[in-house]
Amino acid sequence: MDLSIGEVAQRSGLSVHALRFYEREGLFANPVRRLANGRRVYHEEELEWLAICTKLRSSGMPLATIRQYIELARQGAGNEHERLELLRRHERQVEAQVRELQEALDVMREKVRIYEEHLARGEADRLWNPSHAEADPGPEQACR
Amino acid sequence: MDLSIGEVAQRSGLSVHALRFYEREGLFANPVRRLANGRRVYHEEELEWLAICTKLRSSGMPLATIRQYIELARQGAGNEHERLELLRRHERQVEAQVRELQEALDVMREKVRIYEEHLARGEADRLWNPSHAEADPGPEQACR
DNA sequence: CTAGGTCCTAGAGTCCTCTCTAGATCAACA
DNA sequence: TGTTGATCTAGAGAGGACTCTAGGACCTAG
Repeated sequence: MDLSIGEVAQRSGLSVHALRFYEREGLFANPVRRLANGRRVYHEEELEWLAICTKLRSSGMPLATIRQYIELARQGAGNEHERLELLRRHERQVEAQVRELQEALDVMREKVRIYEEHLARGEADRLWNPSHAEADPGPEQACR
Repeated sequence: MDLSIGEVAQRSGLSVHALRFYEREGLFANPVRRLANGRRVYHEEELEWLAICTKLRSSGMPLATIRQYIELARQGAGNEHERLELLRRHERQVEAQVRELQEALDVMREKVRIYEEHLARGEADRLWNPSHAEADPGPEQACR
């Protein structure tokens, strides 16, 4: 069953603008089919691919890399190792990003912990304050 | 001991351009001090704050939010609950982002698994291929 | 004295990913 | 028939975070 660009927008979560933009950017395996009047027609196939695209995007894969990937697929059999390598590379990047986020979380949790502790003790005024940092850094100087 | 903008750039990993940019954007608690000839002078204090900034940035906190945070700190005691709330909010966002990345990883790992399996069996040519997708989708149609 | 290196300001340019506008076409409905 | 409402194209605009340029000052070494 045929889908209009509006329906695809609704079901994919992308805007119609984004869909046309993705097409211009060569992110579809095949040229999007058109009706006699020039309107785009999509099918489940495209919807599934868009779902994958948004997953890749949400993990930070740039459109350029998605394009590379779909270009390989478009070329047909013979470059599966390349596609695999591309996926693996991104996988490693995402893993690194997760580690980075965890580290940032550690830092934030530590700060939250210190704030909570001080607030609980009613000693908030002893927290680091830029305007007296030098006058009296106090025991919690690192707490910004 | 005093640090020039170049030294701070080296030690913080930010470019001198970025440091001046951050300053314009109001990301420092205090106006950066200057020598008589107009050159910036930094100290450990700023370096520590920049380390925190880059952690926050690497976890996706926008500069505008960092500015909000430092503005609260600049106002001094009394708004600790707000600072805490700001941190907690970002913490939740980062946690959500980690979950999103994990989901994307699951999708990618599944694709990698399928590719590897097919390559191992020498059946790569049966993988999905945009140009014959309709002619012969095969048993692995979902594998792009 | 001059060449090189670091610094200054103000502002323009870049990259990425959309998002929006303008102006036109077309189908369905009251 | 007239008015929505969805679609089309081409291209401009936006937002975020830098990055770079131009033009000038200053310091140090050779």
